Amino acid sequence: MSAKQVKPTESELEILQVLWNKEKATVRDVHEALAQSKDVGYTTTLKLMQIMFEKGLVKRDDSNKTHIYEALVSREKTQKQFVGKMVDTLFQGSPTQLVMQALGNHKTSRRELEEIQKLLDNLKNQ
Amino acid sequence: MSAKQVKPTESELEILQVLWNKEKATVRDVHEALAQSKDVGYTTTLKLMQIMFEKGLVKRDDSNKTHIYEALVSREKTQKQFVGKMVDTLFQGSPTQLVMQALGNHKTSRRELEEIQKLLDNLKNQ
DNA sequence: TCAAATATACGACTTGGTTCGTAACAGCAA
DNA sequence: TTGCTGTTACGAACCAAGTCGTATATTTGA
Repeated sequence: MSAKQVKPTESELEILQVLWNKEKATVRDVHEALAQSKDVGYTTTLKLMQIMFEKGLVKRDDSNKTHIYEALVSREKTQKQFVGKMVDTLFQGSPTQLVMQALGNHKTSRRELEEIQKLLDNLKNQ
Repeated sequence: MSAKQVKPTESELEILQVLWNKEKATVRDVHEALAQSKDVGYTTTLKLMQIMFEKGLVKRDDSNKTHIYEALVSREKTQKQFVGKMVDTLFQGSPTQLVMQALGNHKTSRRELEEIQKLLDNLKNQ
């Protein structure tokens, strides 16, 4: 059994997004990505990433003055963690209800619908 | 345009769950429901519900000494609010990815799978 | 060389969420 | 009446998250 994964906060998720997309990044990289959508100081981002390091959400290479960060938790695991939590607290334990919600409330392209249908067929034939 | 809905906290969601299921409830009702799954004091639940009242998440009938509470935000609206947020911060804006996650990581009954398929067919024929 | 730019470290402050103790009050039963 | 029970109200304490100012160190280029 592996230890239960720490639950990232809202701000930490934003940072993880950047790290997942870039693979590796410095504080400045992350900060500049964040600054495009929100107004936040550089040291705030730095502090958050330091805390994430202490929590074990990211690792870093500090062999150079400018540290290089990398996510330690995967996008998939984190998605699973949050979806599970949400199904419990908001959909009475029924993932199907969540699916219906997600499908019903957004326009989804025909291509995507067919992709989901393929997955459904696979699940049915098991 | 209606005002943007307040985002309930984790504990507030638990209380809303009870209110959604019971339609109307007293603080004691809610507290007893919560106490089954977690250890919490009565006045804690009371305080939370008072705060929720101030925030406009619930309304209450205080014509009697024992107040009767009722949810002011709907389950559907709240689900939508959280699903939307999650799609943004964790699924790069793609509800389809969320659906795939939810379907792939839980066992879903044949009946439910067929229900989802019906919805998909409807969506495709629009 | 030395000043400017850039980095990390760290502490302080603010805010919001959660928890609970205690007071006040109404109703009821002995 | 009097005291027990159940109820709301309220404030204090605590903690986590987020924000940023400032100190310190390193690198770089004029």
